[in-house]
Amino acid sequence: MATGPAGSRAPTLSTVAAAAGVSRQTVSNALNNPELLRPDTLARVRAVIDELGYTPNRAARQLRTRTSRLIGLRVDGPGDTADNASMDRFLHALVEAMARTDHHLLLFSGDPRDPLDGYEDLLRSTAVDAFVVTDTYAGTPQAPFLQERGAPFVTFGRPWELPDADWAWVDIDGAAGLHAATEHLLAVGHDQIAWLGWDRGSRLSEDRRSGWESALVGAGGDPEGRTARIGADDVDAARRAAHAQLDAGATAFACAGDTLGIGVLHALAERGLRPGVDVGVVGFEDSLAAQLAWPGLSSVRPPVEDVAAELVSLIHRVLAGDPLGERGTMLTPSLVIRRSSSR
Amino acid sequence: MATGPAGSRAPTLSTVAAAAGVSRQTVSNALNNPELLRPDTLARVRAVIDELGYTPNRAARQLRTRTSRLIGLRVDGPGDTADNASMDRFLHALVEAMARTDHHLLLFSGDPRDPLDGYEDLLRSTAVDAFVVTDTYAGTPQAPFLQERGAPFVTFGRPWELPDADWAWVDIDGAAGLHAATEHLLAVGHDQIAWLGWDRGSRLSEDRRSGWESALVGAGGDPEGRTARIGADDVDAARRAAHAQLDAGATAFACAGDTLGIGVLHALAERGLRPGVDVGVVGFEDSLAAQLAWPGLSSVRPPVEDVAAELVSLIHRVLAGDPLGERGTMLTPSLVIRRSSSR
DNA sequence: CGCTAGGATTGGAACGATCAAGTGGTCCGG
DNA sequence: CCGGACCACTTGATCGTTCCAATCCTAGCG
Repeated sequence: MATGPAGSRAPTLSTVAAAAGVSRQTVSNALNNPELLRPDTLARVRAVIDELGYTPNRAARQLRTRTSRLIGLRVDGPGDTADNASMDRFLHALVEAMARTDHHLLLFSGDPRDPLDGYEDLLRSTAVDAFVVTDTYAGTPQAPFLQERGAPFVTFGRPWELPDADWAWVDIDGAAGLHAATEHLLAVGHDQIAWLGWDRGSRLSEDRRSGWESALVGAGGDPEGRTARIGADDVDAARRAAHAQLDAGATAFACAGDTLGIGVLHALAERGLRPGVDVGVVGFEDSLAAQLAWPGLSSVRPPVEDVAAELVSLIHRVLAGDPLGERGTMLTPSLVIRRSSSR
Repeated sequence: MATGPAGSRAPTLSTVAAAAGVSRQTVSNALNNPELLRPDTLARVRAVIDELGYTPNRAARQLRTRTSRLIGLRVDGPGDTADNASMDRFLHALVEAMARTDHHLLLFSGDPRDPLDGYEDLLRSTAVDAFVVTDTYAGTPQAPFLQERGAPFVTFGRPWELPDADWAWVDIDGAAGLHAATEHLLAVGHDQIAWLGWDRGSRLSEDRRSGWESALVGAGGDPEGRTARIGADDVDAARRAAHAQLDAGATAFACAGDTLGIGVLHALAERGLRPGVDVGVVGFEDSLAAQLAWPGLSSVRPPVEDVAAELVSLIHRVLAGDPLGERGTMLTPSLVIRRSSSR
């Protein structure tokens, strides 16, 4: 592979064709439809390609085939709830998964006040082949918009508001995660397990809560009076809510997010109660904060790597026009147990 | 702005030209060199552009102008030290800054064992105009490689190993950050301020340490015997190191990272010492973990938004071929004071 | 030996934009 | 009344690839 001096232009199909003594089209076929070439020709062309260090020009290919091998993802500023903590892991997994089929991720932004901003321009300029939409939980309008627009996309997040929406989605089963977390707390011997989540309006929180409730009821417990909901993802509000529940006799906490779980840990610290030993706590997200919190916050870990892989696989099916039997895939998170819930 | 039925093709220059009764080139000029058109023609063309919802095809433009308006950034898996905590903020700021000049960020990945993997392909296929390289602190080979290759790039991180490297870079002045942090601890009344950092091999850590040292010496303190270095970014190792320093009489800690600072908080909790009141602690990164740690970890906050803006500005200058006077820009971080260092 | 089927290979056109070199018209000094 | 400068706009070529419709070659058959 020769890199060539900086000034000279990169080799093109014609360059390679001339050097190999074949036509442009044959070189193109060597890359895209090798089975059309006679083995010896193929070998010869490939040798020249390697020698010259030829790589097809993406722009030309994109222009001709009307496909960019780019997937768009809008990144919104901080200010969202929890989720951002796993964004890194998710992005990396997504990029990795896409690389396997020579696709790349294009990040764009938009006016925070307009959730649709940015999509239209990329579509019209044929800059991306499809989108990954990540924040459907609040019933945001991106998915319906893209669907009506005829644009390929997949979402990370189920269509809460539209139960029979027929687009491809992947989501994390928060209910299953909290069911497991709650059963774990029960197994360790806690019986007064409180729920600490966000406002009733948060689908995410209510979904997770349903897992707590089902596990609790399954063990003969009573969810009434053991539910605390706070407005924002705020440690201090969580700490106060925890105090109230502790006063009311709670011996463990299942939380909608790590921030809340850490708020509980703060309350315990103020009372001199030992996390894990005296009171069990489990959060959700497995953020760095959960790992570093003293003495380690058990947490439901969203399998974002699997989500990414599944999303990419769905994208390919959508782009290929394959009919997808099941529209959605629900992935079960795992539980990372730390000292906040072990005795 | 009409979106048009999903099946019909997007309007092109010719479409618009025909509708406006002018030539392709005139429409092109209306977008790229509006000052060449007569005001009335310009208005008419613009009206048609809006009406048809025309957006230039990126592939065609890219092919002709040899410029993609995409900037590449390789995202590496987790496993790096600290830094990742601010990655979200940084990425978002970068995307925002690039959007202002209609540029987008393209994420790619590569074999973790080969720091150069991925760059070459994108260059050869003319997929990106330039790169942002983020992990130069370890003396990684990307920058020299790209420079020799004649590829435009900027780095987030100064050229530690190559003091007179002449590429464009931006970095955060860790020494200044720790100088301020240490002076703050002194001002609050601590005089036995220990340094807790990573191994001597970490440039990042040693740079920050120099800020602690200069502030300490400036106040008549003695850095000898007050320095602890641990091998990894590990809470538990930090906790143990903190115990040792507390035994040796330390009353405050300046740390190379938040993880270390949180380790100190753990040690204090184990001894029943009150953070801020009895012992002061300051971390670095202002990660979510620092915000949530009990009772709030003061931290040096890297101005990644400014870094992103400056990087983008440098990219433009590099791409325009402008001679850049100063190769590098050093940005001063701010100090976020929380209860771990207030009395 | 001519003819044909089929695979291997080729050449021209097209994708949609910009570049470079025009075109015709108007204005103005000489 | 001519020639050149300038303005506003147009035309043809081009970027590098893939699509499409040939064309060439080879082997097999009658």
